[in-house]
Amino acid sequence: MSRYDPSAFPPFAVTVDLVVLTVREHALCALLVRRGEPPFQGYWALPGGFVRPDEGLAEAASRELSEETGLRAHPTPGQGADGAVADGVHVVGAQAAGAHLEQLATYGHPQRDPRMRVVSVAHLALAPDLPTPRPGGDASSARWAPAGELIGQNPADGVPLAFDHGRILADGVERARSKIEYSSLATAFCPPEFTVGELRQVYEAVWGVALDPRNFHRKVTGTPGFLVPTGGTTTRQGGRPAQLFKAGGATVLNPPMLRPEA
Amino acid sequence: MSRYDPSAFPPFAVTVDLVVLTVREHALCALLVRRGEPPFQGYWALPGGFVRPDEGLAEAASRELSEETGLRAHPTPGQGADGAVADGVHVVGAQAAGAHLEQLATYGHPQRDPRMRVVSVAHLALAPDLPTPRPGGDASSARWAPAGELIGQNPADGVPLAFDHGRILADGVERARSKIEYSSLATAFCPPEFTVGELRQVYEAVWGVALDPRNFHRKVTGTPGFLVPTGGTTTRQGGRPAQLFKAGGATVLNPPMLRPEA
DNA sequence: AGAATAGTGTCTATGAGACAGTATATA
DNA sequence: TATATACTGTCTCATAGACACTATTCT
Repeated sequence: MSRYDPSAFPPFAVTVDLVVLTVREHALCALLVRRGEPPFQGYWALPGGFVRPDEGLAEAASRELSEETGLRAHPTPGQGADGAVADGVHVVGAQAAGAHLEQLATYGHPQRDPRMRVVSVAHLALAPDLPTPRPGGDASSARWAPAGELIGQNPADGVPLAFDHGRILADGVERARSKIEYSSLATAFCPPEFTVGELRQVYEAVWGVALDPRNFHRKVTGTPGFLVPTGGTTTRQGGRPAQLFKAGGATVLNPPMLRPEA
Repeated sequence: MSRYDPSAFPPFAVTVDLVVLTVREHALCALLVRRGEPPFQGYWALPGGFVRPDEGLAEAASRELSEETGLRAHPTPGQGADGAVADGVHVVGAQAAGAHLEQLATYGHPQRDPRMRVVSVAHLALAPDLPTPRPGGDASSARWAPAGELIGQNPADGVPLAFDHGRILADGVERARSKIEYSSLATAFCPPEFTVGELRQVYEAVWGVALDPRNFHRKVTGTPGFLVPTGGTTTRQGGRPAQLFKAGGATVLNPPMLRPEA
């Protein structure tokens, strides 16, 4: 059988879906949009859309992220799976806050969309706390939803997400939880300058655990390349003034920040 | 803009490509097939093919693996991204040897195939040493190639692979190298029963390093759930008879097997 | 003063790695 | 006997986690 028979290949629609995560009020939250048309009309879904004929996958994800959150994207001219195994793309917004974008996984069950064969290349975006969703200016059609309520064990917590987006979201959250252990990605949830306490609150929100502030401080400042002091201090957390840091050059943490056992 | 407009979605071809890895003669090897037609005629490429209209992605990958290696696949009726974040599929062959199959990443650069827009969902398969490639019975059109020669730093090592398959292979090898650190996947390279020394040779081949046999033995037998003794012994390695083990139930290793530093 | 957060020091348990030494097979 | 591999014991160093203690702000 010929590997590519241009006259008879089965046609697919290809989309990108986005798991956009942020930390708001000590909770890990995901961006959801409300569907205005069938199927799953009125259900909450992940933002996403078609890949255009002349754009790459990461480019499409970056464009969708920009359309949904206002983050100006820094598109990648690279190959196909940008950030799938190597690291991801860095996205810059108006607030000069960094966001991280990487490919998550691809979902292609034949019946995942009731109308046609759709293969969705899901991407994971980690962003600092954004002002408020502004998807097309319609405030009621987008929201930040606490991730814990959406991927909880009991499905009685509320209406499930459209399509297989609940599964995609759960995969994205697990990827984020696991990846901040051995990479410096937790800083993608922080503003450009942040304190050790603020970074600790990110870890606590993403993992849903309480960490010892003193051991966390010693560990995070002792990992080479993770944090670089900016020289400034702040008292926005109350108490004694805290040093301000920015993300260092290291992408992989050595030693890693290990998640506490179950 | 409507999220799905059935009348006007850009059509894509969707394929699966396979990074099939095994350990042969103390080296990590990848399965390659020779292309018989343009483009890249005569070049070596990863095995793969179209996703059929009514099969899922993991199902297609499993079918291709079976067609190329003779491993009887155990298809997964699950969702889309089987094994992308959660763990992968187990494939059973005639030798009753286990193989592992998981989604790797998706490659969709607009010009990655010169003829049309093709999105390829790459999968990673880890298999024990197989008799010999039998792709369609044509022995000269398939081979096991040492991975080190294909992803070496100097591209003068030989002719590159077709399409972006060199990049896909490099991503797959790096995934395998990283994943055997914190999972029990290294046993997928072994026959059903194996010795600690054989498992150590797998780690050494995949990582390309030498490990201390004594520390390795203590560590691997001390990690709960990794290995289960079968009671038998063997002298096929020479020297004192070694205990035979099979893979235990654990999928995640605690503590992990850490790769030596650079 | 009291409370809150920042940051340091110290102790203990655990694991990684180096390596001596014993056990049991084959040539 | 020589040699190869299997396996155990022990030592040292690094890191994780518990927690006492000091520092500096605000109310």
